[in-house]
Amino acid sequence: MPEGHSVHRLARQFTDVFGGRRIRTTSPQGRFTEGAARMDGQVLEAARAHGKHFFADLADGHVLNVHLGMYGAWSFGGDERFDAASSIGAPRRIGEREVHADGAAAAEPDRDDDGWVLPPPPVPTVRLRVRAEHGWADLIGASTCRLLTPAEASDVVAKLGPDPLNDDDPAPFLDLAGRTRRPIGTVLMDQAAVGGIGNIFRAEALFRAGLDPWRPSNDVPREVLRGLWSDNAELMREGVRLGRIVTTRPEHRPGVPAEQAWPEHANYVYQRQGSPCLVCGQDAIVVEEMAARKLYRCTVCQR
DNA sequence: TAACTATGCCAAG
DNA sequence: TTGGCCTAGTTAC
Repeated sequence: MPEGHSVHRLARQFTDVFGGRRIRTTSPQGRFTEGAARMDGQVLEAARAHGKHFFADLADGHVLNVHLGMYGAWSFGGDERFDAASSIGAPRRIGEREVHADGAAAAEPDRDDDGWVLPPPPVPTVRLRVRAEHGWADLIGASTCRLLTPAEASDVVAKLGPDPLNDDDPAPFLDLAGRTRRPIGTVLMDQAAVGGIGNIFRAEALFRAGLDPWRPSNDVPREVLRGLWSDNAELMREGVRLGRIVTTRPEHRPGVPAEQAWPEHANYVYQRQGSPCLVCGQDAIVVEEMAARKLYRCTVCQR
């Protein structure tokens, strides 16, 4: 379920917590036993993201590649040095819904004989558990979890479109979008066209641009496509900063202070069918199906 | 307790 | 275009 911003946050937290450190790895579920054995005892150099793909580079040259798919999530835990290391506020869970520690002071965690923080017993579905001295991470539900060679990892990236969060050149997206007559709503979700946009950013960016998602992509002027790219980049960067997707402008959040961290009306159209549009006020937000996914739009504002 | 849903993607037809 | 798949939470009965 996570869109690109979550995966970039994940890569940052991973680098903060595990980067340059020796790790121990297991696969309690048993579906990644070989990979976990190969990773075990290595130094994790750094983690990175492209679109919705996560990569972690290991000292022996192998690359851990994870795609969370629809249901994947990472859970984290650790001691005070784990909290201090995380530049994004040490979320406890990154996946379908991000969760932070509640305010209560955490008890001093248990440690093993080597003095490493001891995680709780894993739930049976943990595909991969990563431990370092000060923190740990559990992966569940991922659609992809595998070890690649650097060449294989490059191939994965090469098949993806440019990623706004990596400051990539948008030209490949503009070119592809400019020559296909598939609906612009489909093209924005196509990971080979642009990396990291999912169902929420797709719906919200098209609303903000006043574009009908069903409009043929090659009918959208290049300058408008360029605007879609930069608006998505902005929304996704804000998503990385906040750890959640907020796409409404403050003036469209009636009665909610602009600086409020968790605004009530965070989105314009996503899952707002049947509610009045925050811009035109009409009961015009509909949900339809596009390429087997829910498509939300305002029939008044988007044409 | 079962049914349903979800920010995704792939392969088969 | 459809079915399958990965999992957990929420809602319905």
